[in-house]
Formats: sequence, C-alpha cells, structure tokens
Amino acid sequence: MFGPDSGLPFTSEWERAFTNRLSSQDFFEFESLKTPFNCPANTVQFVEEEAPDNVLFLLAGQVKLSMNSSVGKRLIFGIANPGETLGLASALSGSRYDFTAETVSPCTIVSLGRQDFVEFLMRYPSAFQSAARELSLDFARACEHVRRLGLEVTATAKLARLLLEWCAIGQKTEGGTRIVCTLTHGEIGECIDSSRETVTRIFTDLKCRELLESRGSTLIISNRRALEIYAGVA
Amino acid sequence: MFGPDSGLPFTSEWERAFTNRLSSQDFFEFESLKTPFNCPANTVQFVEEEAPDNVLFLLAGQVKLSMNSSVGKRLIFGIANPGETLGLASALSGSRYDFTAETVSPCTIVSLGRQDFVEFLMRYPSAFQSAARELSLDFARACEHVRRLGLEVTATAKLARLLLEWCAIGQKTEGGTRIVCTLTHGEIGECIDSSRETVTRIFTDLKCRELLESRGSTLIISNRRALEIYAGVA
DNA sequence: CGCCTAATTGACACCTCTCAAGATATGTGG
DNA sequence: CCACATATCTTGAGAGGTGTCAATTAGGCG
Repeated sequence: MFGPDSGLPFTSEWERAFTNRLSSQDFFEFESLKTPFNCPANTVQFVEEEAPDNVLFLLAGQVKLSMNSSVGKRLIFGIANPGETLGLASALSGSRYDFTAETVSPCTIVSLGRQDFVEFLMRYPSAFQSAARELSLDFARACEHVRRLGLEVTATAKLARLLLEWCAIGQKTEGGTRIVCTLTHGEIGECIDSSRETVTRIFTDLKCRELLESRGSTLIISNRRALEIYAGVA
Repeated sequence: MFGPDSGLPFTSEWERAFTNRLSSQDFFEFESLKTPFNCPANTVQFVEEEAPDNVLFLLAGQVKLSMNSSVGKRLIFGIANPGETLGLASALSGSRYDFTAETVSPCTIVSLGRQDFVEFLMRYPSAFQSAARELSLDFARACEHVRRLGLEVTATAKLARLLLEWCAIGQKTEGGTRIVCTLTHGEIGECIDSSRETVTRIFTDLKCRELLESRGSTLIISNRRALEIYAGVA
C-alpha cells in the first residue's frame, strides 16, 4: 500500500497533511482501515438519499456527481477529480447522501467505513482540520452552483459563468485559456439547467463572436474579460 | 456570561455539546474569546467576497443570508435562526465569505476571531466534531437549494418545494401544518428565483385549489401530500 | 463501409419577466 | 378618529427566452 514516502498518490490533500505527522505505528493503523478497489466507467458508487455507510477517496479517474428528480430530470453537481473525497459531508453528519456518484472513467477508489473514518479523525486533529477544510471547499462549490443557477438570468450567462469557472483550473497559454471538457452538450446543459439544444445554440453563437474556440474536446477562451462582459456575468 | 449551567441560550448545538466536557478553567478560556453585542434590524454583518475575519454565533433574532449580483439581482440563500453559526465554512477554509449576512430583526450576536476559533477547535476534538456536523448540515442545505432551483422546472414546483421544506420545521396541528413566514412576496421570489408577481399569482392559485391558507404571516398547509402531487415535486 | 451517438438547425408553444395600473394594508401625525 | 404616506399585494397585457419536437448532418468506432 502507500506509505509516507512511497511516492504513490495520496487519496487527498488532507491525507498527505496528516500522514506526515503520524508515527509508523499510527500510520499502519490508518492503512489497515483502507479498502482500495478498481472499477470500470459508468459504475454507480452511491445514490442520493441512501444512508452513508462509507467515505470514498478518489485515487484515479473521474466521478460524476449528480442530482436526480423522480421525473427523470438530472442536474450535474460537478465532476470529482483524483484527490477528492466523496460523501464527506454525509459521513460527518450522518445524514443521507446529498448526491449520486457515478464513475465516468475507470477509477481507483479507497473506501473507508464511516464510523472508522470519524473515529480516526477524532484522534488526529490535524487530519480533522484538513477534512474540515475540504468540506468547506465543497460548501463553497455548492454556493457557486447556487449562484450560477439563481443569480444569472439567461442561459448564455449561466454557460459563460461555467466556462469561466473552468478557466480557473484550465491551462493558460499565449493563445488563451485551454479547457479540456469531455462532457457532451447534453451534460453541459445539465450543469446549467438548460437543454442540449440551447447549449449548442449558445456555443455556435460564442464561436461566431470569436469568444470561444473548440477543437475536439478542448475549448479555448482567448479573452476571458470579453466573455464576462458579453454574457453580463456578475 | 453564560456557564454550563446558567440556563441561558448557547450559541449553538455544538457549543452546548462541548462546554459540558470542559473544566471550569477551559470554559473560562472559551468565554474570554467571546465578544457579544446587540444590533438593530437591517444591519449588514458581513458581505460576500469579504475576507473572513470572524465567525458569528447568533443568539437571538434572525439573519438573512443572501447572494447579490453586480446588476442588482439578489437571491436569498436562507434565514438563520438563533443557535446557528454564520461564516463557519469561510472560517475553516479561510476563503472569502460565500454570502452576505444581514439582520432582519434586532439581534444578539457573539463574534469570535477566526484564528482564535480555529485554534480553540484544534484543542477540543469534540467541539470540532460538532462544528463539522453543523458545516455538513450547511452543505446539505446548499444542496437542497441547488435542487430547488435546478431540479424543479416551473415556478409553482419551486415554490411548493420551498413550502414543503418549511413544513419540516413548521408546527403540526389538527388543521394542518402551520408556518410563520415573515418574508414578503418579493423575498419569497428571491428564494426561488422568480418575480414578486409570480409568487402572488401562484399563492392565489394555491388558495383557489385549497392547497394553502394564509392568515397574516401564518401559512397553513392542510394536505402536504396533495401539494406535492399538484406541484409535481420530485 | 455501416451503425450509432452526438451535434446542429428550424418551427412553434409556453412559461415567466417586465411594465403598468390599481387595490389593500400598515404606519404616522394631527 | 381621520388624513396621508409608504409598502405590499393584486391583476392584466405584451414581449422575450427557452423547452420541446422534428429533421438533418457530422463524427466516432467496430
């Protein structure tokens, strides 16, 4: 398995933070809690409203976090990347999962029992602090989602805001900011609460105005400021 | 000030949880961190995007939590009641406030410096756990808001879902569930991302269908199930 | 090459926003 | 108690954005 100096990826930032402070014995205790596994794409890890038995640590792959209504409508809450923790809020409060988690690519995941996880955190305040920080960031992301859905009036502004959020983690080049987006138009629509067709129309419009370029799954935004102004993003 | 057995209200559930486990000396250390004050209605406590210098504990009164766009649009995130902590996520991560907090009635508030608060939590894991639980509930509430805005299609469904959420904390009587709502139609609109007029129209419609009664600031929902079905709430 | 998914584009309907006018309620001062 | 001011609610009419349905094209993969 992984050790403090193994060089293998840690499950998340907080794990790296606290394993550095553990003795070998404590570290092995933590290791014994881990149950890693691999799974293919399109596998549901847990479903919203389910009781939170486990916390998941995403080592490799991507996981789609979504909310589903009984009438079939779906809203994509976000895409989790390696290093992120899934079901953290539910683990800490014991309330049911807030969203559904489904792999979008083959994943390596570590699963910890909720009780074991909580008890472990109680013994290592620095680990607890890191977990709390991650949870705070989850909260901030949820707030950002509320802003995107509720504060922007038109679908154009919502999409522009989403693109600008993606820019924050995109790669900056001389030609602009590059974003790799493997989502379909339909899925992008589920991120901003609009239809597949509307996303297509807005993309076409943005390309005509030279605010956006796309090559395959890569999006390029040459002038972020112009995009903000055109879409009237707050 | 307040002591473990003073009988006065505690700032929140987590405070009650951990003060019971503290020695007198530790308790007085916590007390020394507190800086309580009173303030009138319509006072802004902190603004979104501001650096989080303090954590606030609401002892009495109500505080409106909202998000504002640069073009004047506003979204009401929620109303905080006595016992709730404001700015908890920002305190733990250090990132800027996610929303604006403004009193809607005269309030009694305890303010703690962010650093003092975090250091205190690090020394008392049980307090930390309670704080984490409250933060998790904040996260769940944010998710619920995302659902309300994004998963429901019509304004009627969004409003119905909001009413049903309020029912959860409302008073159950033989005639139905009673909710005290001091928000104006315009403010309710800001909760569900629709206009003042739309709220009026939907309220009128619901009353005609006998799904809702209103007497002053009291709303009565006699048949929650019927409301769910009519609005097609997920 | 053929199939299948995704993207594209157009037409139309509908919900909701905006604007406008008026009614009702609440509060204030004489 | 009345007159007035302010805030909130109510209702109607028109316009615009977006969803839905439908038909076609493009792209990926065996």
